[in-house]
Order: sequence, then structure tokens, then C-alpha cells
Amino acid sequence: MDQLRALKYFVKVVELGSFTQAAKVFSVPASSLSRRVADLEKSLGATLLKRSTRAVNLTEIGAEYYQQVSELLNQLEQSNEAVRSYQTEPMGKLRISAMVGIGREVLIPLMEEFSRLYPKVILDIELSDELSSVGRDDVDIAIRGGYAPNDRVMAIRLMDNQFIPAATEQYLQKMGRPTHPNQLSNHKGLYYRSPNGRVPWLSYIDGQWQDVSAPAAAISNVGEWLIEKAKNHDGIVMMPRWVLSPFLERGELVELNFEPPLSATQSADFGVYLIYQKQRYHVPKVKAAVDFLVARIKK
Amino acid sequence: MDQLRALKYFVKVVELGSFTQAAKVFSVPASSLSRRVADLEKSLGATLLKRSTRAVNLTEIGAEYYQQVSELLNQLEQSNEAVRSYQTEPMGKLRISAMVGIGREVLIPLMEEFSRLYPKVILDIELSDELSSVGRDDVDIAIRGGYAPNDRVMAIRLMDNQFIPAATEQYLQKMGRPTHPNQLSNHKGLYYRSPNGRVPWLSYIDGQWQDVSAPAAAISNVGEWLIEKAKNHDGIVMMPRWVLSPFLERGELVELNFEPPLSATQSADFGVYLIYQKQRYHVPKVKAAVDFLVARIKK
DNA sequence: ACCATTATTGTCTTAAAAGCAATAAAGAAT
DNA sequence: ATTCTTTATTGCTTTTAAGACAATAATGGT
Repeated sequence: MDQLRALKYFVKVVELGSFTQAAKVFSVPASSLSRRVADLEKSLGATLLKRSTRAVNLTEIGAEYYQQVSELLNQLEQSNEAVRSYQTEPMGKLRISAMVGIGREVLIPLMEEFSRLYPKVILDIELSDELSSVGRDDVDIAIRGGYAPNDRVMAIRLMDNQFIPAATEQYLQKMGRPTHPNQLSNHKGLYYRSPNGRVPWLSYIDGQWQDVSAPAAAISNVGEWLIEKAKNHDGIVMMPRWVLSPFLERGELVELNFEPPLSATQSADFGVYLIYQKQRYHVPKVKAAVDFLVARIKK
Repeated sequence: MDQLRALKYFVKVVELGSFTQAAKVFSVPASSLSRRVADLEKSLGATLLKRSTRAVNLTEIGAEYYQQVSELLNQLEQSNEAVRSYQTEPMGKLRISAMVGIGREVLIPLMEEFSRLYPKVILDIELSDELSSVGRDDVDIAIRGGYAPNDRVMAIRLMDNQFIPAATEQYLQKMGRPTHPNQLSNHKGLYYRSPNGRVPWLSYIDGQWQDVSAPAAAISNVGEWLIEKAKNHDGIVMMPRWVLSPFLERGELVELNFEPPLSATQSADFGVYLIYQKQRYHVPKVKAAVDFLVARIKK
């Protein structure tokens, strides 16, 4: 029995919920799928699918098997592709997903040069603060707030992502210049909203983390607007240093220093990471992009 | 092409370094393997093996492919087995690997009862302080000092493994009763040797970790002997609390308290973990043993 | 109760892997 | 250096397994 073929059939039947639909995908009669899946079930000695003429449903064990096996098929396809594209020049579609901020400010400007270097790579860049899994087939490279979901994924720390508070000089003169987080209750906060909700202002006071957020003057996931409001003396904005630094350099905003310091997360290691599938590193287009991005961004 | 079969052939050829040897394993002519592997290479468009009449060697890309693919075959086989053994009673060989100490004191006594509960499970218990990977097919359950090597492996914290120092009352009266780690330099140490070497005596003094080991009176990986020597007033022994507690309770040894405390590791989370493959939890023998052990040991 | 859709089963055809003998190559032994 | 032996490969035949297609059975919706 060609178990691999049977597995591909099985997985497709599950995904489409129908033998006939799945059969169309493979351009073979539905009877073939029926036979192969039956073979598979026989060889495993368990029923994977509950069939009826209207719907195909997974059994409990079938669901578990599907989950494991579909992942494995994915992995295998990736390994195959890695070999197939071995020692060819970088080409084909390269999907990159990045957080909007870093995407606009850092990634897009860089990728112009990348496109000149590797003209046969067609870039498909998606900016979103939602996290799209690099595990499935959908994205080749992701740039995200840091974490490595599992051991098949590589995460390279590109840069710091420390959130710092800033405001205009004029705002501080009017409202006072806070130095301790507790003084923030008399101020106005301009809050960035991540997909996880409003980014809080935290501080480690007297041995424990406390939310020291000031009353909100505005909340948005549009960083530019918050900065605009801050420049208009409307409050204190807290965003990553690399976002604010141009404004700090031009003197349009000034950084606020607190003791104890203000933070957006309890964990110390809040960085921006480049994430990709370990096993796909040798796919030329992936390697080229990873190496390129790391060389240009990492410090 | 039956890619799965080709992969199995390929992997076996690599492992045995020979087409003929591998062919024997599958009871098919070597020509079949030759053809299947050639098919595989053709479909991938790359040479995986460098053949000569005397030896078969991997190419660079072949080595990478082998590594990924052999792992995947393993996983698939485990998934298959999980389905095959679904809803049958626990039976078959169950391999458990544990650290010698905990194995002798905790595991073996418990497994008597387990054997009565599940008579069809044949236990294969290996006690060793070397770590054997639960990832490959060799061990079903491992009990180890804590860590989860990757996301396919589950690690359940069973119990604390804090190392504490102890000695006899008589020894202390003779040699003095140390209360600060620095005083240990005038004492005698009975050291346990793990596979990583002698377990050091550490203490966090003035903001940094220091090795405060006393001069060695004896070093061994045989805990019983060290305890014997300690009971004979030969020095201070440092071992896990669960090892020493019977002696402390009988008053044969007394625990030493230091300020700052003594430790065997810089990390706070030194525990004993039960480790198994996530995807094999539903294999009855594995589930039975995991549930049994967790219920009996975990507190 | 009927209809349309869908999965399954039977039979034939086609494709692919196994089996076996023969050949070619390359390190080991003389 | 030359033979010998082992090993991978190739050609050809046999066997096995999957695809095709028509027919049947079952089931949920109308």
C-alpha cells in the first residue's frame, strides 16, 4: 500500500469534508479515495472517518491522527522543496509577514534593494500585527515580537523593541514632569493598541509589577496618529524606541525617564525577531532573504 | 511513485551504508532499493547518495534530507502506532528510563503495583544518569532532571529535587556548625558526581554565584556510599532532599542551614520531570503509566 | 415519499514495484 | 599489476496495487 498517497487522500477528504470534492483535486475517481482511505483504516485497525452520504466527520482517533499526519505531510513537502531548490538561484514567490510599524519603517525600504539583488524573487509582503504562523505553508519569513513557538522554527533577534515614554516639552511644562510612575495618574496617556489589547504602562514597584497607566486621552493601533497627538501636546505616548527616535532627534518629542523605569511588558526580553522554518533555510530564496535582512537590520 | 517506500529504503541504506544490507532488512532484492532511491533522486532533482561498490556516502543535501526525513518517518510510525493501539488495553513492552536515585527509591517500588494493575504490560526499566532521548523510538517514558527538549515532548514536574547539605551531629560538634557558605573551606565535602561532573556547592553571595565547595573527602556517583560516609562522621553530604529525608527523620543526619542558602544549581527550578512524547499519550500503555506515575508521585 | 447527491462495490485496465539473471565497477587480496 | 570478490546497476518478466468506469446502496433534504 502506498501509505503516503492514502494519507494525502485522507487529509484532503478531511479538509474538504467530502470524497468527491477531494477526488476532483487529485483528478481521480472518488472510488479511488474511498479505497485508499479504507485501506489506511484497515492497516491501522481503526475507523478514522464517520461517513454518511451528506457529510464526512472525523472520529476521535481520526481527528488526532489527522492533526499529526497533516503536519507531517507539510514537513515532508517542505523538505522535498528544500532539496528540489537546492543550488538554484533565488527565485519564486517569497512571502514575508511583518508588524506594520517595522514593516513600513524598516522592511519595505530595505526590500527595494533586495529586489534589485534578486530580481527573480517575487516579493509578497503582508503587514499585519496579527500573528500568522510561519509553521504552515503560508509565510516564508515573519518579523514579530519575540518568541519561537517550537523547535522547528528559528528566531533571530534583530533589534530591541523597548517601549519608551515621550511627550513634548510644552506638554511637560504645562502638566509637570513626572519622574516616578505613581505621578502618572495626573497625566494623559496616548495608548497603542496591539492585537492583544491596549499596551499597558507597567512598572516594577516595591517588588511587584503594577499597572501605572495614566488616564487615556486616545487609543489607537495607528502609531502615526498617536505621535501626531503627542506632538500636539495632547499627552504622553509610549512606543518602541526605534519608532520615536527620529522625533527625539529632531527635538519634537523628549524622552521621559522614570525611576523605577516604565515598561510595556513584564519580560525583559522584548525584542523584534526574524522567524523562519529551520528546515527551509537552504531554500535559496529563504536563505538569501534571511541573510540579507539579518545583515542589514541586526546590530 | 510510492515516495514513502522510497524514503524508507533511502533511510535504511544510509543507516546501514549499503544497498544489499538494507535490502535484506526488507527482504527484497537490492535492485529494488537501487531503483526506488534512483526514482526518489530523480523526483527531487538532486543526488542524495554518492555510490561506489564499497561504500555509500551522503551528499551534503542528502545528509540534510536524511536528517529531516528520518525524523519524519519516526513520527509517522509513532502516529500509526498510536492509532493501532487505540482503545485496546495496556499491553506490550513499556520502556522507562530514570535517574538511578529516583529509580531505586521511588520508581521500582511503585511499578510493582503497576504490574499488578496492568499485567500485560512488560516493563523494561533502565536506570541511568545518562540522558537517553525520549524522541527516538528507544524509550517511552523518561524521568529526568527537568527540561523539555522540544515541543513534541511533554514534561510534567513530579517533585522537587532541591539539594540540601547534611551531616551527623557528632561531625558538627567536632568540626563546628557552619552557617555562612564561606565557612565551608574548613570542612570536608562528600560529593555526588553526576554525568556532568562533580555537583558543586554554590551560593549566591553579594549579588553573584560563587562556588563554595569544601575540600573533597570523597566523590562518587554512588549516593549510598556517600551517605554511609556521612553517617560515619566523615563530612558534609549534599544530595536531594527526598534522598536524605529518611535519614533526617531518623535523626541519623541533620540538615544544615546556611544564610545565604546552599544550592547545587544556579537555576531555581530544579525539579524531577516525567517526560514522554505528546503524540504517544493515547497509546494505552503510555497513558496508563503516565497517569499512574503522576497520580502516585506528583504532589 | 421521492429525489439528488454521495460513498461504496465489482470488474477491467493500466501502472508500478518485485524478482531474477546478467553486467559493470571498484576496492581488496594475491 | 592483476585477479577476485563484493556491490550497485540494468534488462526483462512476473506480480501486485492503484486507476477507470459503471452500477449499487444509503441518506439527508425537498
